[in-house]
Amino acid sequence: MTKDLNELIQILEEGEQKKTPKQTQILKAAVETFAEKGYASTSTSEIAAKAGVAEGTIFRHYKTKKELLLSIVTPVMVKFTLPVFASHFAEQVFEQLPQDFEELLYKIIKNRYEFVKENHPLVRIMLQEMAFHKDLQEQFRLVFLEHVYPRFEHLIAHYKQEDRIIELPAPSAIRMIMTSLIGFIFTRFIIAPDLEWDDEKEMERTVQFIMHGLSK
Amino acid sequence: MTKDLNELIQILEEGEQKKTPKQTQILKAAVETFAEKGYASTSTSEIAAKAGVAEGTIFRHYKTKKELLLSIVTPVMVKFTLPVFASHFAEQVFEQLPQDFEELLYKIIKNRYEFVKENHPLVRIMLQEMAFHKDLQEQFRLVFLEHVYPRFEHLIAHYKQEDRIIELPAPSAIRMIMTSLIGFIFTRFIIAPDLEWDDEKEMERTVQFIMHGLSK
DNA sequence: CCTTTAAGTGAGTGATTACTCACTTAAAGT
DNA sequence: ACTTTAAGTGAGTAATCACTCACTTAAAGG
Repeated sequence: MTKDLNELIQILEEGEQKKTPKQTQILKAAVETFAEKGYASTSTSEIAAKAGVAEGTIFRHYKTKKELLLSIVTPVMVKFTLPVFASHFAEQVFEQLPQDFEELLYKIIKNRYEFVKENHPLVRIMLQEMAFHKDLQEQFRLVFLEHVYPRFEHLIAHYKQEDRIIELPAPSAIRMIMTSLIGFIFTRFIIAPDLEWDDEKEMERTVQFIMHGLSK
Repeated sequence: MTKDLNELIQILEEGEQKKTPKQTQILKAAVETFAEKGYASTSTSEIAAKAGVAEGTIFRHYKTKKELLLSIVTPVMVKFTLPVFASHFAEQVFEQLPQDFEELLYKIIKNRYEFVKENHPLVRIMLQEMAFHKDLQEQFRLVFLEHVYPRFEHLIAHYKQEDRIIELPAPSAIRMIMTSLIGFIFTRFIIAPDLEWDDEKEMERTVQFIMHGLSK
């Protein structure tokens, strides 16, 4: 049941398929409402009303309410998890192994920051609903273990060999890096979005923190 | 509307008040179900059935379903947020300012680790429901800003003055420390509880990571 | 021993839920 | 021009929801 890149790309393409105007309105209304009140507390009648559409129309396009949720979350999960594999950035950054670990970290954090900035209701829904839907957790696990973790591991091994990184088990190092990156993005957009942020500086500081934390 | 220590202690005492056996069963069933399926997808009839109690009994003790949730979450939030202020640990650790920053970090992470280990369904409910209930967010904000953040800030200032910490705005330093601590606990108990963890070692590594990340 | 009070019950309530279906409208295919 | 197919509708449905209330049981107080 592992998903290869082609399948993931297909998921993304399906999401881009042409929709009727009403379908687009439904999706927009669903995203807004799911993000604000959560999937379980959102009724299909409420979505229909907000979208300016009859309730039956929702079920013309999505067999169930859950299918509507999946059609929203699945593509986001793929786009969020594969930072940018399947794009030119991927090969550039992960295959070619830039000498500068710092530069790499900065590219990653910047890239994920931009993504969340432009999609934060979607990311919010993903995080909220992962807590309740085991199928979403499993979906995430598969994509992560298949496409993200191994590349990270490869990366760590490389820099470790070059003595640029402290002696540390790879899973621990990866956890600390990801924790710091996601911790910034999460604090920035979910916990305290109303604070005054100097985003550039804060990303630099976060990268510095990881660098000092891991290097000899 | 800020809450002082006495009020918080009162909240904790209310939670310890004597309950009838059936009330205890209700709470246990509610915690189990809320943790697993979330507040919104849990019906009062389900809680009653699992508790072996008539549905009316729930409403004898709690005016509304929401009140039942709050009676669970509020004490957890206080216990989780004030690491251990109001206990001897608090003054010992935060007032007396141990020379060893590393030792302090270790005490904090260990302490919070133990707490979550023994209460992780409760912590899970708290995190899940904070996303949907603004009143819970506000409750958290107040306790955190009043009782946790200032002490942390004081601490950072102290170690900065002693030149044991890199030049960095306090909010950023605090964010990085908390992100790393919570990141470990979150990964350990929520994201990947089934992995094989060497908890002691992993806590040491996390403290080391923060130390290196922040010191000169 | 009598009265008061609290704990517990379960049938009942109106509102809301996700989803269906017979139907209309209109675009697309041939 | 005729047929097929897809998009959209909204009244309808059985199930479930949080919550109420008249009632029973039993412990506690004087």
